[in-house]
Parts: sequence; C-alpha cells; structure tokens
Amino acid sequence: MAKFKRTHHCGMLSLTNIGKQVQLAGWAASIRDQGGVIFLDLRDRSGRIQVVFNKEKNEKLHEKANHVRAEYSVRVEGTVEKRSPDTVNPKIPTGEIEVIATEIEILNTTAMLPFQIECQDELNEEVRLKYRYLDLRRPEMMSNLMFRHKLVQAAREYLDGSGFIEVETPVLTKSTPEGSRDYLVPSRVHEGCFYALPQSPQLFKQILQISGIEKYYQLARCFRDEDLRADRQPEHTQIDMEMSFVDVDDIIEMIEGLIRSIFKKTLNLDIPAPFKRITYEEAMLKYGSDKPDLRFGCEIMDVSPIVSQTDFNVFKETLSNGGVVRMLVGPGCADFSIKDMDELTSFLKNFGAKGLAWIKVLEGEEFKSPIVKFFKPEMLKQLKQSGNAKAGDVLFFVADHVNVACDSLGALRLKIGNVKNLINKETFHFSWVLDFPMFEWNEEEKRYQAVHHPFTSPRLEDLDKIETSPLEVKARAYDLVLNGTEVGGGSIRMHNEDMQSRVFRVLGIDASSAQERFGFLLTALKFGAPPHGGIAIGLDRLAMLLLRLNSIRDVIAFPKTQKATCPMTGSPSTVDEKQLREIHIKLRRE
RNA sequence: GGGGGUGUAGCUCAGCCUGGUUAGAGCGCCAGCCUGUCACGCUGGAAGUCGCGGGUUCAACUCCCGUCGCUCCCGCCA
Repeated sequence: MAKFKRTHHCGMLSLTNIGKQVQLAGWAASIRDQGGVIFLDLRDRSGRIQVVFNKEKNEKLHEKANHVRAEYSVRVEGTVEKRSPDTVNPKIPTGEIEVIATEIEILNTTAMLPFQIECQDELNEEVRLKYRYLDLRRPEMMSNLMFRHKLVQAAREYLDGSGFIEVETPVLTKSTPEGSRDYLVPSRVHEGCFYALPQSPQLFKQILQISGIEKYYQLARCFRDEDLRADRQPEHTQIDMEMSFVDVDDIIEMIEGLIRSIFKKTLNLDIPAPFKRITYEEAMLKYGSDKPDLRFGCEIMDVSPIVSQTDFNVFKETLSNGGVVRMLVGPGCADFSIKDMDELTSFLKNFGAKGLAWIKVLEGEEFKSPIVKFFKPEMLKQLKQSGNAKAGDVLFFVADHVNVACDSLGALRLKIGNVKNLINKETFHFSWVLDFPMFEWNEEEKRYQAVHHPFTSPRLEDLDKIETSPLEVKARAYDLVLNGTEVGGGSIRMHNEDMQSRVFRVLGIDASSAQERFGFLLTALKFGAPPHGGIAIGLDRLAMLLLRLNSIRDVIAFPKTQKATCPMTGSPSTVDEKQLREIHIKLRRE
C-alpha cells in the first residue's frame, strides 16, 4: 500500500482518460467470473468502473483477482481502454470504457454481509440502521448524503454572500418549559441542576441581534423529546437565521432568494418567486391545514348556510351546537364502494370526526346516497352548484366543531388527492402561510399558549386586544410550506421589554416566573434592542423533499428508530452506578 | 397513551384465513465449470429457536391471550 497513490475516482473516468495508467481504490461491487476472464466492478463514492482480468494476458494477476469477493476493499492499477462497441454497457456512465488491470491488492476482506449492498428490495429499517455503514455504502444513500452536502454548501454560499455571519450557540443550555419536552443533561458540579439541549437557538439568536451581529445564521442542531414520525427525529438540523432592522417582507424576500439559490445549485431548477401567500384562516378553511398542499385544488367549503334548513338531524344538531358543516367535492369518486366509504369514515375517526356523509352526483339531476332523502332537490342542486361538482363526483360532508371539520376534511382532501392522482409529484410548490393567531386556548392547562412561540410579535394593529381578546390577535409570523410540508417558520420578535412582559402575562407567566425563566432576555431587551426577526428552515425536510423521499431518515447519516433508539450503537443505554452517583441521580423503582 | 401494517434461512418474501408428511422460493453464501460478462450462466452444497412467553389441541408457523421489535398515522411536536 505504501507506493500507492490514487489517481482517479471510478465514476470520474471517461473516454478522455483512454490510454492512461490509473490507480483506483474502492469496493468490489460485483464480480463476474467467466473462467478465463474476470470482470470486477470497482465502486467508490463517485460511481463504478469495470476492471478486467484476463488469464491469457496475466495468469498470476487473474489468480489474485479470483480471491476477491463482493465488498472487499481493494486497490487496482490498470490502463483505461475503450470497450469494443458490442461490449458497451449503456446502463452505467462509465459503460464505454474499462480498466485493464495490471495490479490488484486486497486491502481488506469482509465478513458475511447482512444484506446485499446493491439489492433492489426494500430493506427492513432495523437492519439498515444496525449496519448503517453498509446501508450508506449503497449508491442511493451515498448520493443522498452528497446531495445534502451540496444543499448545505449552497445555503452557506448564499448567506455568506448576503452578509450573514455564522455563529455557534451552546448545546448545553437552559430549560425553558414552554414548547416541546426538553432533553435534560444533569450537572455534576451543581447537584440537582440540569442543562437542557436546545429546542432551537431562539433566545441566543435574538440576543446576538442585541449584540449587533445584525445578520446571524447557523446550521443548528435542535432537540425535541417528542414522539417520532417519518419527518420528525429527536434531533434535526435547522438553517437558522436572524436579522436586525427588518420586517416580515424583508425576511420573506431573503428566504425566497435562498430557496431559489438552493434549487438552482442543487437541482438546476428555477423556482418562481414571489411565492404564493395565504392567510392562516384561508388555509384552514379551504385546505383544512396550516400547511396546505397547493399542488392541487379540491377546496373545502363551508356549506353551513346552505344546509341550515335540512331535515338531516346530524347536520341540524351540529349547527345548533355551534358547529359547522363543510363540504369537499371528490372528483371522480362516485366509483367508491360502500366499503371504500366505510374505510374513509374510519380513517377520519383518527381526526376526531364522528362520521362522514357523502352524496354521489349522477347524470341529470340525480343523486345517490343513504341520506339523500333528507335533502330537498333545490338544496342538492345548490350544493352541487356551489361545489362546482360534475356527474361522477362525490360531495363529502363533515359536520362537527370547526377544528375537527378542518382536520378531517383536510386529511380527506390529501387522501383523495393521492388516490385520484390529482397531485403532480414533479412540481415544487412553495407558499407562505401568514397571519397566524398569536394565542390559542389550551383546554388541558386552562390557559392561553403561544401558537408560534412567546417571543413572536403581535401585529401592531392588534396591540389593544392583547389583554381584552387575545384570540383575535394575529402574530407577525410566517411559515414556509412546500408541497404540504412545513419546511420553515419564523416571526418578527418583540424587541421591547414592556410588550414582552404583557405577552408573558397573557400566557399566564407572572412577573417573577418570567424573571426566573427568561429574565436574561427581558434584561437584554432593555439595552437598545433593535427590531429584529428571523426564521429557521428544516434542513432534513428540505433535503427529503428535494430528493422526493418519504422519510428524513434517508437524508440523515445516523437517524434514530421510531422508538428513538440507535440499533448500531445501542443508545440509549444504562450507565454505571458510579456515573449516576457523580451526577447525583438515583433511579426510581417503578 | 391510542389505531393500522408487519415479524418465517444472511436479505426479500410465500405458507397462516380453512391446524396434520421432512417449512418452501428468489437473491446472497460455499465448492466446481465457464475467455466478453455487466441482475452473467450452468452444476452441486450448506443454511431455520417460524420474534418471545403462555394457552387450546392427539397435533400449532397456522387458532387464542400476553409481550417485544420495526413501520405508518392520531395524540404530542411553542
């Protein structure tokens, strides 16, 4: 190995290298032994190249190659040659050339592989994670990691070019039990005290504005001890930003530039800007979601006024109890069977809906449904017209509290979009959701809580309502949505201690408790804090969506399972009694 | 915490509904043959605690109860 100097990467070789003596290193991806000639596909992170060992030309070398097995790491010396036309492999980029070996060295052999590196089958997630190093060897995963790197580089370039300064903030920080559950780290030095891992660098980036950094960014790891999903991990990475002397439009403009730049440099796509803007209220009404998928129409509408005179008891009672009746037209859904409808109904029960009413629209002025008898012909006509429904469509109804109606019809809309292929999976549709409410009522804790977070500024025109009617106050917050997934969110913050204290009071955080938890921020705000705001983009989700994947685990090198474990390292794990004693922790026996 | 799917050879799966020979297939692995393959081919071989525990039964991969892992969703995620 001493004299070896790698000259090329496998996938970079091309016709321009013909006649060159090259030195390569990588893994044996595939070995095809023809008896007198052995073909070895050598793979490194750049791709693969066919290496040829001919018994007639070099018997000793051929014999050495005979011992190579799949996934051995090897180095190869040889000459690049053009393949004869009948032996060209059009399926791989280097298929027009091959390397005629003059030397091969086995650098390492392999144990029995738990799975084939290039197999086409879907692999069990646990096996992949246990042998993640082998999983990452798979070209698809390797290219995911390389794509993510490109995305990060594009973001850094753009932000650096726009005058942003990358600043690191602490990972060991203070627990602020507002928001999601913290990961806690016990202090050895201070008995009974704990650090928390940051849910986001929120307060540090605000304080950096008070310092005068003006434009901050960081690729920040964020930790949240909540249950996992395909697009949620206990730790994820945000492209985190904050700017001084800005308002909503400044942030939006900057992010649209960042996104456009990322798409151009990674996928070579031009994303049109400005992105569509939609209010929270409209999103909830028309799409039943605060992260609407705008790649297709199929809008929900409130038909409470139309059906107010119906004899249908379910609708009647819901309306008289202050609920709503909302309708969604399912294009071409008239072919759904009774069984399909039952399945949809039980699917919607997930979202709290007690039932799903449906009316099939037939030719002429005919309708078909178990409940059609409760509706006068005039009303049916009106429903059909207002929903712009055609024969073959189905009118779906959910009658319930506003929230349940939104959630369930929003979910139904996505389901129908998928089942009926209404979604163009090729497009990237960005939008901004604006005018979020500032507060929401937490029934469990009997108090108001911040929809975004407690540092978000209310709209200035709503300031009078903070104490009197908090639910009507809108926030200067904005979410970035891509194809129905929230990929970013942020707000203009309060830069004034008085206003911050007022908001704390509405949230039920009294002065002394505010002082205890956020006193450092309140104090800092007193020292000429500039107006400021920011946003964070979910890097993992963005990478996932750009690569059209279904899980962020596929763009994270070492993700956790749904139970937040790591099958490779075996974390989390128990620790020695001695370690526990040092941090003053005694386990409860449950 | 709740609902759905799933667990059988190293990997991907069939078998289970309707209990009954020795639990199969493809890929991989091992050995042999093969001088233009590229999902190489051909011949032969090894390989199983049917996730785990309990129950029903003459008999359980199969039925029942419990439990655990993986996964998708609801709750949760300021």
